[in-house]
Amino acid sequence: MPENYRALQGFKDILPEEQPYWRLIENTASEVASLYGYQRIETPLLEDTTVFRRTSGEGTDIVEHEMYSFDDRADKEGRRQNISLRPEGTASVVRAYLEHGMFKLAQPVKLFYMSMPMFRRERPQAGRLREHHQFGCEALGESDPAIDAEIIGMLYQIYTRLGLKNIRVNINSIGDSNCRPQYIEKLKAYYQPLLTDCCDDCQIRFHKNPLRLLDCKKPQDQAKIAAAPRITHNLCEPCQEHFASVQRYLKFYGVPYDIDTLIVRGLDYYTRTVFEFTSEIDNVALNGGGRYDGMAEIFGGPQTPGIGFGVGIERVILELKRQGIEPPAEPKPRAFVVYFGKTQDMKDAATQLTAELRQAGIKAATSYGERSNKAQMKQANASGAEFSIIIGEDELANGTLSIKQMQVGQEKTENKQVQIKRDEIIPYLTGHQA
RNA sequence: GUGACCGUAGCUCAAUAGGCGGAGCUCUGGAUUGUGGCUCCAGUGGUUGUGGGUUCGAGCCCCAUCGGUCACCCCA
Repeated sequence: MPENYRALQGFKDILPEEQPYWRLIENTASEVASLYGYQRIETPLLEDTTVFRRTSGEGTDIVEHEMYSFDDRADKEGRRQNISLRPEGTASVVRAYLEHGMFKLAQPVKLFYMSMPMFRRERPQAGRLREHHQFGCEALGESDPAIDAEIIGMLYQIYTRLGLKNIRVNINSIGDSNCRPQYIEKLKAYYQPLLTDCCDDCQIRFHKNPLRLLDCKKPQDQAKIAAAPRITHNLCEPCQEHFASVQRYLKFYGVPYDIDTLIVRGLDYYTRTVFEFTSEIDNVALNGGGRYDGMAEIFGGPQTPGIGFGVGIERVILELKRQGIEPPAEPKPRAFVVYFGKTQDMKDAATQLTAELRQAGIKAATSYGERSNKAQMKQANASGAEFSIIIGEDELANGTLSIKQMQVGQEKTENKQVQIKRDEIIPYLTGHQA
């Protein structure tokens, strides 16, 4: 294969053998989302770059060097719009909410999106691709902490239904525009005298994104982090109450959670509640989410609280595989039609029968071309079909079909083969259905 | 963006010390011209990622490049 005709680095084909995992996740998540009253929405892959830049934040890695952005072709006046492949889903959904005036509907408006591709130009590694897919939910127009708990509870229920064990739920509150700036000042004041002793990255973080100081994994900085002032101890009164209420409501959903005051999310738009679900095996986040009460105003819309999350589907699949969870397989055909003869009549009879079965809603397969009888039986076997239906000279002559049961051990052929009238085939097959 | 390891058939992998590129699986055909699975036989399938270099001779050594995997960073 010439190397220029390969999928791009970090982009993956999703092959048939992977599809059962996707189906399982898509079905499970959609059902649970519907259970909680979320309605599906789909937004375009491309947006004006500012949709993402303004919301995620200028200083974040995602907008700074991970977005696929480019100038569109010039319009009549010669202007070029800079557009981007979406790196995350929330901003687009909020944009759609405002664009379609959904703030005039009964609030909250609960939306979910399924398997929407996301693009970030990072170096690929385990569980990280340049194109990945997310399932996500957004609840807009409601600031009640009960909905924070609801959304976390829903997520937990999805993982439970998928059969995943040992999922760790970490929550935190990062305050709002009222109390967070004060906390950041406090954090900087704490770090100022320690700075010379910090790792190189932390030196940069101190100026660029002080909250990230808490995220450092270098051993030399762990003691500093442990003694650093905590955001949860520096929340303003309303934020404190909100966080306490989230925790109270969370109990009703039976979610075993931990408060992790070190959670700092990678997007600037979060306020108050933030959360991450991770597997216990390693530290990879399966999803991330939180509240974003200021986003609608960034777009020039009415003040609209919101909360949501995005689940990395590829990461959940990795976790399903690690935990040995097998998704339901694609159903096998009920019948495989073979023709023991090379005449056109024979081929016609086989084709007609196959078409009839399918139109009757019976999953049927058949052979193509000129294959030996044995080869066709081999195909029938490999297809996993429950029955093979044999059309040969005799059957054609006396209007019958030979039906052979395939998946019944190594008995002799005579014991598992019967001949029936041609027009009894559909009742025969449906009668055998479980 | 930084670093480490790895590229041989569709897949999983061999190939002594640098000396004629192989096996298993898959696929196709056959072992009684109307019957699968188990077994046996045969066949298809390769520019050894690509381009240079060293050598009488390179899958193997050297350089470059592309790709993959993993880690860091960051994130889902």
